Amino acid sequence: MENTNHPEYEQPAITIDLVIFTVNDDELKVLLIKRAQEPFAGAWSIPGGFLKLAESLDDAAIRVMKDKTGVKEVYLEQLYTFGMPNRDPRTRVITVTYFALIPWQNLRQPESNQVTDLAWHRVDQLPAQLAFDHREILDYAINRLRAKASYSNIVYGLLPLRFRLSDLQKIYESIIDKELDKRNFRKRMLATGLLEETGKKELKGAHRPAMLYRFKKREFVVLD
Amino acid sequence: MENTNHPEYEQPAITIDLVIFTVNDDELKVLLIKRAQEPFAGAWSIPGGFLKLAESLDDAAIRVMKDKTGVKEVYLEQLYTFGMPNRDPRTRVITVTYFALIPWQNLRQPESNQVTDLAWHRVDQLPAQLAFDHREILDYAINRLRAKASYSNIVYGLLPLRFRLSDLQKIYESIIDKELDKRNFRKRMLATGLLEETGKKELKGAHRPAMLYRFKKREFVVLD
DNA sequence: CCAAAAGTGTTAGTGGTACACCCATGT
DNA sequence: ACATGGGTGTACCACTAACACTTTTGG
Repeated sequence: MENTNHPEYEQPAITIDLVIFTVNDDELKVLLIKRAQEPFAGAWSIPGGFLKLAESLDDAAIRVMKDKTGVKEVYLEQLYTFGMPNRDPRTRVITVTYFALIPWQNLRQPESNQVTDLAWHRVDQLPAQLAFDHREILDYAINRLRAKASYSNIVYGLLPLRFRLSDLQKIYESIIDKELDKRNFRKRMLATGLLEETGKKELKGAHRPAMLYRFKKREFVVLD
Repeated sequence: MENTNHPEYEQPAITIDLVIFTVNDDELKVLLIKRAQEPFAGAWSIPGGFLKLAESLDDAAIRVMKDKTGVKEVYLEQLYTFGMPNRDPRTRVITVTYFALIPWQNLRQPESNQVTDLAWHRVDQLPAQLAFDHREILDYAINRLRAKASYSNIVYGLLPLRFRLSDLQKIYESIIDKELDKRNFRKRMLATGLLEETGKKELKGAHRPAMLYRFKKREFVVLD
C-alpha cells in the first residue's frame, strides 16, 4: 500500500465475471455464454467484462448484468476474487466474481428464432468443459447460494412480487436439491414474519386456488 | 473476458491487504501499521502490499503475513475485494483483502526497546481515523470472524497446540463479546468430537490443574 | 364425480439454556 | 485454612421432524 507507479509492479488486467442464477421449470439454472474467440473458442463461459477505470466493482457487475439480461434490479453479491497467475493463458487476469439472482418472470425472453450465444443451463447438467476456471467459480457460487438459502431469505431474489407458497417451496427444493415437508415448510416460512398475504388467484386451472403472498421487504435478512 | 490489451481498459493497481487477528489478554486484537508516507501519513492502516505479477493472490497474502509477523502457517481466508474508484486519492487501486488468525503464543515478540510502526490494537478500541477505507475493511473482517466463530471451529487458528477449555471459552468470549455459561460451553465443545485430551498441566499456580486439550485436526470444519 | 393442488394439527424427539456446588492445588 | 480456577448434572422449554386427510376448484 506504499508506492503506486512502481516499475516492479506491472499490473494485471481486472475483469468482472457473473454467475447469474434463475429458477425455471423447477430447476436451478445459470446463464452461460458461448465464446466466439480464442482462447476457449466454442466453450461455454460465464458472462463478464473488463472493469472500467472510473467505475466501482459493483457498478461494473450491474453493467454486465444489464448488457446480458436487460435486467437491472436484481440481487447481486460479490462472491470471490480469482487470480491464479495462469488462469488466462494470454496474460495475467484477476477476476472479481459476483453472483446474481433473477426471477424467471423478469427476464425478457429472447425472440424465438433469434440465434444467440446465451443460454440457461441446469446446474446439475453443466457442460463438461467450461472456459478458464469458470467451473471452479460456478461451484463456488452454487455452494454459496445453497448455504445462504438455508439461513436467510435470499430466495426472494428468485421470486416475482407475488407467489404461492408452493412456488416458494419449489424454489427452495430446486436450490438444495431435496424435497421438503409441505406443512413444516409453511409453518416455518410464515413464522419468520417476512411474508404477507395479498389477494387470491387461481393458476394452472383445475384445483383449489392458492393464496398469493409477497415479501414484506425485498431485502436480505438473516433468519433467527 | 474478451480482449486484453485493449486501450479503453487501462488497468488499476492491485494490492493485497490483511486483517490479522490474535487474542491476547482476553481481548481480540488486530495488527495495524503506522503509515510513514502520504497519503494518510501518520495514520494507522492494515498491513498490505502490491501483488506481484507471477504470484497468486493467496501467495501474496502469505508473503505479506510473513513480512509483518514472521509467521507463515496461519489460518488465512480471502475476505472481500474493495474497489471504489476514489478509495486511494492517488490512483485507482483495487485491494483484495484477507483475514488471518494467529495464536498469540506463535508471535515472536518485538524486542522491548525497539521502535516499531507495528502495533496490536483492541478491536473495541480502534483509532478514530484509519487510512483509506481500512475502517470499513476491519468492520467487515470482524463481522466475518464473529459469524464464522458461531458455526465453525475457526478459533483453532487463535489457539496454541494445547490449551485448557477455559482458554477456548475466553477466546470465544472475546470474539463475540459476550459471556458464556461454563457447563454448557464445555458440553457443546466436547460434543463436537473435534477435541481430544492430552496430559495434565498446572498453570497460573494456586488452583486445581486443568486438563489440556488439542484439536484432533487443525482444519476448518463447519459444525452441525 | 374425478383429478389436482391447497390447506391444515398433533406428537415425539432433540437440542439449547439456566442454574450451584465440590475438587485439587499453592501459599 | 483460604483463595483460585477446574470440573460436573438436571430440568424445562422451544424448535424440528414425521405424518394423512379434507377442501376447492375445472373439466
